[in-house]
Amino acid sequence: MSKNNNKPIEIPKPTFERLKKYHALLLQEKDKEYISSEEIAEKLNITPEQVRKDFTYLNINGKPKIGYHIPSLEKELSEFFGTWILDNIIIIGAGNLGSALAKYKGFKKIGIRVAAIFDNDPEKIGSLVGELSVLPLAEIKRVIKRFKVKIGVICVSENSAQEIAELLIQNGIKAIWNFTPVNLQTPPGIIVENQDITTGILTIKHLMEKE
Amino acid sequence: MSKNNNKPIEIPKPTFERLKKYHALLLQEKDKEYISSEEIAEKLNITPEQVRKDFTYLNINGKPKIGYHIPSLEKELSEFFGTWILDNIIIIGAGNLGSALAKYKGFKKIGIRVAAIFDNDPEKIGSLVGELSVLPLAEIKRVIKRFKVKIGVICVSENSAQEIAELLIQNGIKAIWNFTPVNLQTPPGIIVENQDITTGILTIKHLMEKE
DNA sequence: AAAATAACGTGATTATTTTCACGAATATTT
DNA sequence: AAATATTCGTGAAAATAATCACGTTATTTT
Repeated sequence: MSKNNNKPIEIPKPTFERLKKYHALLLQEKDKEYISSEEIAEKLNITPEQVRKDFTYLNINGKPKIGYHIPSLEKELSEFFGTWILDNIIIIGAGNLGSALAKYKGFKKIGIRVAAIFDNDPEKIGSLVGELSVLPLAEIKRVIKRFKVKIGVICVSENSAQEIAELLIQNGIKAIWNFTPVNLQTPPGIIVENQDITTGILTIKHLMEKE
Repeated sequence: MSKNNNKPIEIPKPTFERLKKYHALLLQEKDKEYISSEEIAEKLNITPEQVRKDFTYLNINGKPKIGYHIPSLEKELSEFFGTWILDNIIIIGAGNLGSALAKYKGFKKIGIRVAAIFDNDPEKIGSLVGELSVLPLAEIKRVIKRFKVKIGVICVSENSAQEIAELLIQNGIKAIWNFTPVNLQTPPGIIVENQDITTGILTIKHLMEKE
């Protein structure tokens, strides 16, 4: 009999970060039915104990001698991250980065649908990005209401990022996924997730230094 | 007199992650000359003590009553991350994402130069991405040698990611910046930094769930 | 059907990281 | 020039997280 029907304890931050990695890994492991903590650990360069302990924070049970049932694991993680809820997002900025995101196939698996992509460059408005037609910024208000959009993605140039953030918040956006290096100023209650692209390569540069 | 002329202690991982944030923040704070730990802390939602303690791991000294000299701070962080060394990188995959990276202006500041961008789609080969002409994969070997490239960026589709990784490693690449969700298998000694795009939005989704 | 095996689950221990508290230092004010 | 205010620097204490060690359980083998 499984015991943890209550989840009283707050999940440690490092655990949270790893849960995201387990989730990503499972989306790649579709061929097998079961996976052991040791196998997961090896692929992610951590210890099996850590994997098992992390899973205790969710309602995840493995089978001794066998490992964890992949579909169940995936379901539990998916539930934790809310990926079974469909969220419409909008992308502001139809440059290469915005376009890349608009076309990204992986969103579907995690319950994300790109409702629209916006730009204020007349040359881009009306052009196709995947299956979406680029809309003018003036349409933002309508689209947010129509599709109940809560998440906005900022892919504009650095100097208009703050302005766009304010526009989104005015129109009811609750979370911003910020692809610019700008430190956005937002009122309390608004979630901002910075996707600073330079971060990844700084790690590489530092690791290379050491040798 | 400053005391820490030796850096014997390993930098804690959480500190390392924050150092990247300080570095990114400073690239935005060009107008002032000094900044206090409190100001940094507020912008990054951490405590001033933590900022000060983090700085003790580098040769960083602030002035009481004034704060930290921004150019010195930046120099020290830059040295730590090796951003004053120019590294040539190559990008494999000239889709929207590869193109976005190839055009990204922020690399210059952190000592990164995009030496070339590759694709094997005949339609793309020869076309311009910013100031670069897209090269065929067959040119990879030559370019890596010519520009002493150590870092390769993978922006191809999921199903060819592993193959491209192997090709790069065969030709002497030491670090891979992987923009696909694939868990790349690489020999020891090769640095792999995964830039999983879904990670950011999973955090957002989970935070939104809670309300 | 009993024994052996392989993997899970977890309390206890150890290690790491953050926070606290306060002394030291340097501008600024009186 | 002394007093005051502010901010840094840092050991010590507290909080958090990772590892260890071993009991438990389900499968496989004999």
